[in-house]
Amino acid sequence: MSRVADPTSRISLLRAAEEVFAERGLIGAKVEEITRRAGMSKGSFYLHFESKEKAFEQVTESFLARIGAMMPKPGHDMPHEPRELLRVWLEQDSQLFDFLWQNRAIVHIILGCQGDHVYLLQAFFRAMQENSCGWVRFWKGRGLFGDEVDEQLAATLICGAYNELYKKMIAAPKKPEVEAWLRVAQGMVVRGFGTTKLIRAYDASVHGAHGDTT
Amino acid sequence: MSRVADPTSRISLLRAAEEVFAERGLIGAKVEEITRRAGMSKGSFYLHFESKEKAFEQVTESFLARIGAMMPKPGHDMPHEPRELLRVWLEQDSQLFDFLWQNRAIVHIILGCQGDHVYLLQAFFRAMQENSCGWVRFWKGRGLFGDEVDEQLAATLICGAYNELYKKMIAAPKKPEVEAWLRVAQGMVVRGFGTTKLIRAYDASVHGAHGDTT
DNA sequence: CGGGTTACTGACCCGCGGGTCAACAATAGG
DNA sequence: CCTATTGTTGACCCGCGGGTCAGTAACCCG
Repeated sequence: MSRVADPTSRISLLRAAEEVFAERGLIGAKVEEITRRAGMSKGSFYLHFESKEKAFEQVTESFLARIGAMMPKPGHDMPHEPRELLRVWLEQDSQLFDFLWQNRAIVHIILGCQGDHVYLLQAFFRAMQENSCGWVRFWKGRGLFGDEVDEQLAATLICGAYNELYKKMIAAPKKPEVEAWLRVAQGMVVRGFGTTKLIRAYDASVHGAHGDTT
Repeated sequence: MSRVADPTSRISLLRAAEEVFAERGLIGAKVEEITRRAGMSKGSFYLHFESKEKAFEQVTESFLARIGAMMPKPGHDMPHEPRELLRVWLEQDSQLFDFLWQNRAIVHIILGCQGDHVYLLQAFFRAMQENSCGWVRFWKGRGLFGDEVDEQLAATLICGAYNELYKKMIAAPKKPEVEAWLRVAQGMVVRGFGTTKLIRAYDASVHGAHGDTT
């Protein structure tokens, strides 16, 4: 028999790598710094990863795979009442922003990707855009967004607005109160693209009595 | 007397540098590639610039200085009629997007800044945000945006939406027809934050007869 | 033409950092 | 304890690319 590998080595390295990549980006991150933070030797890095780039890709791509699942999609079980829909929308936004906050280091990394790794940034934005497109289509299907609304363009504008919000969120030292932000953003989108029916539902949700649900 | 310096050397180098920085970013750009494209020797680069970084800063910072001046600001001579204001707004947006298109290489460079040069990206976005804030304040002052509208937050959302538009524009091989985009964006903002008076003016401008001005 | 001055060149220098691997360390079994 | 096996280490290797500068080139004037 022989020496047993430390089962936590890889995890320590991944954690340290994520931290250093977030602080410095791929180029600025040094393998020596990563291994120093993990409390290991420089050479051991290559027992776990083929190269620095490969480690970078593992950190970022696994996150991108996860965010695909995290992205709320319109389903068959969506409520029919506009006001209830708005509540669900806000709830899902809130959860997504929580997720982005919890993974703010990786999000920060991805937002800085360029060169050979610009595909990661593009994949991230594409996921956002496509999801937003799906939602615009859904709203139109429910007759709650105007027929004349161009899906792609509306999704672009909506994504842009939300992008700016989560960028501001993750740049903050402590998680800000994003609920209010998300409500204002929802208001802009509803008024900007929604039908009278949806706008009325929104207004009622803003001025109406609070929910009695558990 | 002595040998006369080539007066176009510096300009050739700056042009080549801008090109290579846009394609590769700062790190990916090699001095040897820049000088090769300028048709000069590698060493001559340092006759004009202290370092690669300094050349990078010259390219980007002079653009940022210019965009400050290019950014349309609410002035004393603004029209009073909401519909005329909307027209001026669109015109200014169009001019700004033209400017961004003409300088798309540098914009692309700046959007990719990180690390030591992240201040450039931040300065760019800050200029956009502050300008947007100024406009939100102006609209509120004219009674055309709701009193309850939070300037900072509205400016953030508006900037985000417009950011996404110019990013899409500069990523295109040929300049797209952004006029339609800008009109939709304006519509979203007006409906999202404007008063009934402004919304009516917007609707009239969309459905009304076309201008007869020269 | 020769001399003096400045512009330009590209071979070279050298620090940086990703990656390697021989030597050492840790572990289990006999 | 010794041996075999696998894990880990960090000194070292080496390519890359920013920057240097001695040598060469260009130019003007006497």
